[in-house]
Amino acid sequence: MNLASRPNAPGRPKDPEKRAAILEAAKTLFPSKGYDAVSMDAIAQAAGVSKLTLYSHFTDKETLFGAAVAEFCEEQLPHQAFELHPELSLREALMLIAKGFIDLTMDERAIQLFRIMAAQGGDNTRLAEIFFMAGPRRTLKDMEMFLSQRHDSGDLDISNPCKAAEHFFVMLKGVRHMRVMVGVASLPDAPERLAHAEEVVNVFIRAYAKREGDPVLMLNKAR
Amino acid sequence: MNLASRPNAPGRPKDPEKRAAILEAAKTLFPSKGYDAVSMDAIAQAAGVSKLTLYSHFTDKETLFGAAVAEFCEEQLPHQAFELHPELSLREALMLIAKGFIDLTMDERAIQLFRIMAAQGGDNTRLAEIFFMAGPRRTLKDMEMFLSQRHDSGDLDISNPCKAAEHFFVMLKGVRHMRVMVGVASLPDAPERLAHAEEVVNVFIRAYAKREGDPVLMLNKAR
DNA sequence: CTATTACTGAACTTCGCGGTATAGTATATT
DNA sequence: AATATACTATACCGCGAAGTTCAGTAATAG
Repeated sequence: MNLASRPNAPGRPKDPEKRAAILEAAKTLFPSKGYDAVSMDAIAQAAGVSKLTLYSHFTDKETLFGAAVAEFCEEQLPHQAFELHPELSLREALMLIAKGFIDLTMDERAIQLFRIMAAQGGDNTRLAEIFFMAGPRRTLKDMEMFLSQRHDSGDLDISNPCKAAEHFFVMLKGVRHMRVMVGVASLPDAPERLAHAEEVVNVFIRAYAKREGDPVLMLNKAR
Repeated sequence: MNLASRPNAPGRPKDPEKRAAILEAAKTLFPSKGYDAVSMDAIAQAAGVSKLTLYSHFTDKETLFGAAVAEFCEEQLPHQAFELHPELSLREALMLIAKGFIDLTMDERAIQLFRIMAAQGGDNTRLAEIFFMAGPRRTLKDMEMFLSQRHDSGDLDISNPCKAAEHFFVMLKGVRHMRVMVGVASLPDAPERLAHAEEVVNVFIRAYAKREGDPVLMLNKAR
């Protein structure tokens, strides 16, 4: 079907730039307006391409949507990749991660993508896998590693780092995330994000800080 | 507009059974297939009613959807209505609430409703309000009350019961809820629910239980 | 040069849905 | 009985979107 992979074909070859432009348009439009709300005509126009060209590169709307979502997920992740920050105090490191995570999730396009994935629901499992693996899964794993490290170094007392990581992120998203997704709240501004990050980090430390002797005091003074 | 409320009207009165049948059909169809996927014709047919009758009871699709969602939420809630259980220990009471909440949220229809609300996204704010007020909002408020009570009784040390309630419920939903919603996981079975409830209750108690004899550890007021 | 394929642009087909109109029948109040 | 309204059944309108067709032009292989 797709002949772009055939190097020595007769006739004019498909223009890769057209394909890229289409994907770019789809990657912009779908996450910003949803699946149904974006017509193929709109994508073609946004890409500066005729509708027929669009259909020559992608057999139908679903195919294009899948390709766009996959690319979108891939390019979101590298921003995260948070390191372990062993030089920072526990609280400082947690705050850094917390703020990064909030900025990652409380983002218009991320939320829209989420909406779309949720809307697709049970069907389209393949797409959901791509999304989950490229998105939440990786962040969770990184956090788990961080927590294990801090447990070994004696800052934390965590028997199940996987669960702890989940609790942390889930609290960071909080009820606000759901409210935004449903449409009864707007994205939090910078001060709100900071306040929420501090709140969650406090709770997390209270729940997981090592507690023998008098360690909690040490947590507040760095190193 | 709606004349059903007028007792002494001339002419034939609206049949309440028709209205009920329509709502019942809508309550079944919308949560199972989504908003766009359900046509007015389909609802009329499922309700055993002509399309015009449908439009005589509900001015348009949005109105009908709103009424269906509102009823759906109403009939979900009464199951909850968790009391304060002052006779139970803190852990027992929390476990009771936790299990109830998990059963409430990890439900096929509830998840579907959530998907629909998320799919509608920014538009249809009025509907989202209805949903949020009838659903999450109420549970949150009840929990807040419970926590305040336990704070006053000395079991807990909570400076901000609203935030604490959010943390509790959000952890109970956990990552699993998102995975189910997106379609990469199935609903948890009974043992999984129990284990998760215990895990969260433990974390919550570690974070918020009153710590006697060590004022430094009462970080709630610190700041 | 020639065959083959990629593109454009616009018109076109098809289809389903939200909502309305029409015409006739049933059931209530006064 | 007269009147007003609720129902059914069916046809219809308008609209927007997924795809397709067509005539013509551009680019690449042999």
